[in-house]
Amino acid sequence: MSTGIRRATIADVAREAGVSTSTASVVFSGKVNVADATRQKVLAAAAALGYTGPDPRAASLRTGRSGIVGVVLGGELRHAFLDPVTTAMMDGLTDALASISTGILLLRDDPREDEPPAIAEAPVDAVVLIGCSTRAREVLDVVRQRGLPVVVIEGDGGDDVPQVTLDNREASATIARHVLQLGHRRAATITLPLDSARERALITPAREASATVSVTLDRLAGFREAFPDAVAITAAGSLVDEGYLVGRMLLATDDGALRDDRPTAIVTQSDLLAVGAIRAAEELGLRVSEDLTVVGFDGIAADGLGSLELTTMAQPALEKGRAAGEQVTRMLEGEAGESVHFTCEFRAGETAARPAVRNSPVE
Amino acid sequence: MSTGIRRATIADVAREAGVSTSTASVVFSGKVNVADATRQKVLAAAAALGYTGPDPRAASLRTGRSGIVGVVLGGELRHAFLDPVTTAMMDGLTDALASISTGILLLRDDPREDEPPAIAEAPVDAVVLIGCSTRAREVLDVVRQRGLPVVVIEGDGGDDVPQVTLDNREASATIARHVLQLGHRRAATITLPLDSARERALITPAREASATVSVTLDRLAGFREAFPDAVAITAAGSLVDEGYLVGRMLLATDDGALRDDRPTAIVTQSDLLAVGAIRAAEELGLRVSEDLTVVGFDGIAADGLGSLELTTMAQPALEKGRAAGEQVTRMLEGEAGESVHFTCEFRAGETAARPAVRNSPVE
DNA sequence: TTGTACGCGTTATCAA
DNA sequence: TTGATAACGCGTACAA
Repeated sequence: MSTGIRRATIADVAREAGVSTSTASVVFSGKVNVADATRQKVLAAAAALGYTGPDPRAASLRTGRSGIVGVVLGGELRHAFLDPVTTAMMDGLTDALASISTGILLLRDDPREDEPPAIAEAPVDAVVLIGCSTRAREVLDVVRQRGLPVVVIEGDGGDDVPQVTLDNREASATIARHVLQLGHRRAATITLPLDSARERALITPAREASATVSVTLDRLAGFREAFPDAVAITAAGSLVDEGYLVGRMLLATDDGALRDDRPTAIVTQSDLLAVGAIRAAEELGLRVSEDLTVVGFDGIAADGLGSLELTTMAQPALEKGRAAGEQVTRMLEGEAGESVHFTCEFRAGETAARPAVRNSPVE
Repeated sequence: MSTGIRRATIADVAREAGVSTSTASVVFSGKVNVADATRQKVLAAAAALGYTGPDPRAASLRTGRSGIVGVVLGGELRHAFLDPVTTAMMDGLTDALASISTGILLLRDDPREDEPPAIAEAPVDAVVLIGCSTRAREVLDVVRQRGLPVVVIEGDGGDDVPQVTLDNREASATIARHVLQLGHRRAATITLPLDSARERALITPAREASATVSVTLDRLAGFREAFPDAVAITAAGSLVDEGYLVGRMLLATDDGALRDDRPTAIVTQSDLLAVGAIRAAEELGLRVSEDLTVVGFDGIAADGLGSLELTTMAQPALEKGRAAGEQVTRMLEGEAGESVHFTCEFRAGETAARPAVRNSPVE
């Protein structure tokens, strides 16, 4: 008996100090004034027993708060860290949350199909949904069922959930029209994944109908406003490598020869994809922008190109995260959360230009 | 009375279903066989009452586990998301933790000076300390006091704490010697921050003595093996912009004229810093590597340079994170954690070359 | 297979 | 300023 492994509790400390548990508790929470002598006694007892403070689990059960905000990310957590837009949002989010939260809990929304989302079992005070896909509704249901404040960043939360949105469709239309006005007639687009399967593939009407990622669909719709019939290929992720692979598919045949019917402009749905496409082009001997126009989306990975400035739509990713954090804070303070809408800004770079003569007389 | 706001508990569900609470509990935990009819009754009752499952706080108090692993990051959380090495580590970490943890809790280690570290109040099952600074010891004390398994990535956890380490000093010495052997005699180094103050400044002996970030000091020591008396400037962060600013300080005077005593080689402690230094050089009309050698560290931001390949020491950042996750997993399963050591690999790029003649006859 | 009873460690309420 | 008491919501021996 008394293997001594059991950690000291606040009751032990109180007993050791000769006070009641409530007094000891108050010493640690600091919410009520305690006589200095009493405080010292309790602190001494705590030190003697190696008591570090209230067990967060018990405290949280009692108070109903954990100080943790859950961030639910679509797809694998790992993707989140590889995507500069997401990390920028997290940056803004943690910033806005710093005052009310001890930390943020990263969760994914697609565990094994048959299990409830992880958020169902996470001790969080509020939830931020980022770029979620198929299971977003399910996650939302669980969260609302639990009565947690929730904010959705770029997802279709529906009805009464505060959302942080971006003018994806309009922004895409803007940059696509820019390309059109430069004179391009044969454009192609590389999109973000259509669903959580994340398969690289030509986008057919059937495939498009079963897509679930609204960001992708919105940007595609914007693109189609300028180029209704253009080829669209979905990438398996927002990665440079994917941009490279799809770029090659668009520009060259399998044996590495340039295709005659290659596009004169590639409109991508992310800067990372654009960087990859540019690499593919350069490797094939095409100069950007003289021989090929490539434009991006996000305005974040401008780093990847050396001196070449990417023509893109810049989105306020950090601000999106910050706005979400601010709304969560408000809601935790009992106020109502509000939706916030952001717009992208066209950023002229050096990767878009008029098409070469070869294409001018087409159709 | 009965404002109806109170959420249903498992006791309510049990009553509604006409079974005992333990039966209802078992239905949700699934640990014991329950008659199918009973299960249906309970599930129906739960649905009727809008009961989503056990309250994680209460469950966690009871079982002593939360399914959460805390990741303590040095400095602001925001820096973490901006640093590719950290994100790569997180990537590996989440990967290794996926099977045993519902999510990872991001915490910072430097809140207001007078408060206990956030980790003291976080409901976590285990802790991973990443690149911590001043308060690492304090955090470690709290964590050990709480009896939580802990793994330290590149910090001086001391004695019996499993650590994931990197050969920072040796790797730095390797690349510095490479620069020396190319013939450079006038080298300078741009280091990571020395402490959590993160001030950009010339490194004096006094300043070095008060430094707290061991990674920085180790890499500096390695550099000094080759260049004992070289100028060293500490950057305010591992950022391209910082590399640019410090690079300018080293290469030009305030009015933008090239300094006569400028170094012929700049050895930086991170690839991001190197990218910035290269930008500064190019802006001043210096060609890398013809006029100036710049080398990095990390092997991760090779993206930022377009076609130019950075000469650098590549570190297995993802593997470091994965190793930490694996050790945590082991410890949670009752086994002892082990330290794991990784080494960097020299990666020859195009940014290091023999110095131009101008410098060859120096001293 | 189901039910009873207890404790996990804390904090809020209220009274002294 | 301090103390007694009652939840908080759950899991799990143990008994039936």
